[in-house]
Amino acid sequence: MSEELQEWRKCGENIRIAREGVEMSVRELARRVGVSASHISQVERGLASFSVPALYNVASELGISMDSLFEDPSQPKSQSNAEDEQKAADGQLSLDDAGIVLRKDRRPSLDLTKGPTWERLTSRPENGSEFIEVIYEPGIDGANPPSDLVQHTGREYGIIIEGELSVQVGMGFTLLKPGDSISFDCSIPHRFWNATSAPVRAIWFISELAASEASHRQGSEYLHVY
Amino acid sequence: MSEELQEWRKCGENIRIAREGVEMSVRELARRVGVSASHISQVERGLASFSVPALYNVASELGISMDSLFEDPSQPKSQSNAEDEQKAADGQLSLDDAGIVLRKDRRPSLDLTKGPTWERLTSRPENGSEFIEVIYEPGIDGANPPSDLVQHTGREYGIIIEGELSVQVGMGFTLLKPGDSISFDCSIPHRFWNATSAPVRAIWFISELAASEASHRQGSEYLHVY
DNA sequence: CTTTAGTGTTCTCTCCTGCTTTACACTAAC
DNA sequence: GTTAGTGTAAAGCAGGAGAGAACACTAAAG
Repeated sequence: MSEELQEWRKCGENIRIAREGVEMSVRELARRVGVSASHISQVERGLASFSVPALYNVASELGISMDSLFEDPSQPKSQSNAEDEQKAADGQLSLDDAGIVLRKDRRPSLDLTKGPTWERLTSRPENGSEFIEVIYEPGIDGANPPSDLVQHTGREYGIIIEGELSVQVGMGFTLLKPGDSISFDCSIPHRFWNATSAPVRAIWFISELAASEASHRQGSEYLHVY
Repeated sequence: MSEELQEWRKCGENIRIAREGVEMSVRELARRVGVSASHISQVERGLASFSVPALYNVASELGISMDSLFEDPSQPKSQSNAEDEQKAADGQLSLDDAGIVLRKDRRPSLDLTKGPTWERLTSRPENGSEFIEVIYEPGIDGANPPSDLVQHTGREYGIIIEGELSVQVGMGFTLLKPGDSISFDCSIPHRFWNATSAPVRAIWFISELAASEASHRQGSEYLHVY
């Protein structure tokens, strides 16, 4: 019932894009998948649609994920990271210019005004991934955790570079010292704060892609509990 | 043609698992998706299969990815990380015991004998992700890159904590200093080495899940080129 | 005990659509 | 010209997606 205007029809376009991307003819793909060429032609133009097994085979043969078939092809994939990286690989672009290497003093910081300083460690936003350095300035009042518990989708990985960071994950509390690392499912309510008088530096990686089965649901908004 | 014994039939099982996971009845799901309850029942038991739009709606309503529908439900998800993390969230297990926090001196090191020292920063291997600290000892001979170029699947993120690391990605060369970060698609041949007389410490995150469209193909083996 | 509402399942039947086949229009090479 | 390649159009069959009713069961109320 509910659904928007046949969201899934885009998968035809996506198949065509993927197929042309690897320069495979309609007939060749047909042979591999085990259907007729004309049928593929029709599916790609939205005049027909594959059976589930056929679709699965198509994704396999084209070496793409199921999900990618249902993404919106109109908006350029990720952010042309791929193109620049390819150019760099071919030597047409320096590692810096391609956005592969990001110098310390060039970091785009996502100032969240309140709370710790986040600095993205990738030159462009990755999709589904965040690689960041977070600096927790000394707490105003050393004792209480200032921020609300937070939970979101994905999986979070971190390591303390410098300073001591207080952490709460679920009902558990601990203190992380330099070199200590942490990883957990972001759906567990958690928070971090600096209870010391020295700044804390940490490297974080947040992967929405690596969400555990349990927290596989939609919605990437941060939501505060309590 | 070619395909193994109906790989895709598993998606029935997966739907059931997902549906029961959110405690939704067959009829409720049927109502949301816009098909009959009986049909869902049959699909879940492998007696029938959904049309593409129906399948898409099912994934949407259950809040799961398309791909997850085609994974093998028999092999236990990840490696029981989830259970322990849940216990920790409930306060039944300390963050250390649950494997959420990993102390610096407890790291399992994956000694590759030859080459740099890798230390995993997660207490258990994650699936599809590696979060590691790598230490590149001073090069034997300062000049030439000692290791072969390497390429594999996924996407790689790194930041230099200490020392200066020489890098080649594709045709591009550069020198990374502390605080510099790097991210690129692992399908581009690459290598790192320490050309200085001081050790280099770097934090790496390698995500197989975040492979770019271009390198979305199968196969996770490391392979050496040249 | 009976009723009621909920669960999942098993039928039978219809009609839609996935898919094949054959044929067409076009381009590039020989 | 022929030949081989591309993608497309039209006609038709048949399998299966899906509907709808009835069945068997459980748990809570009356």
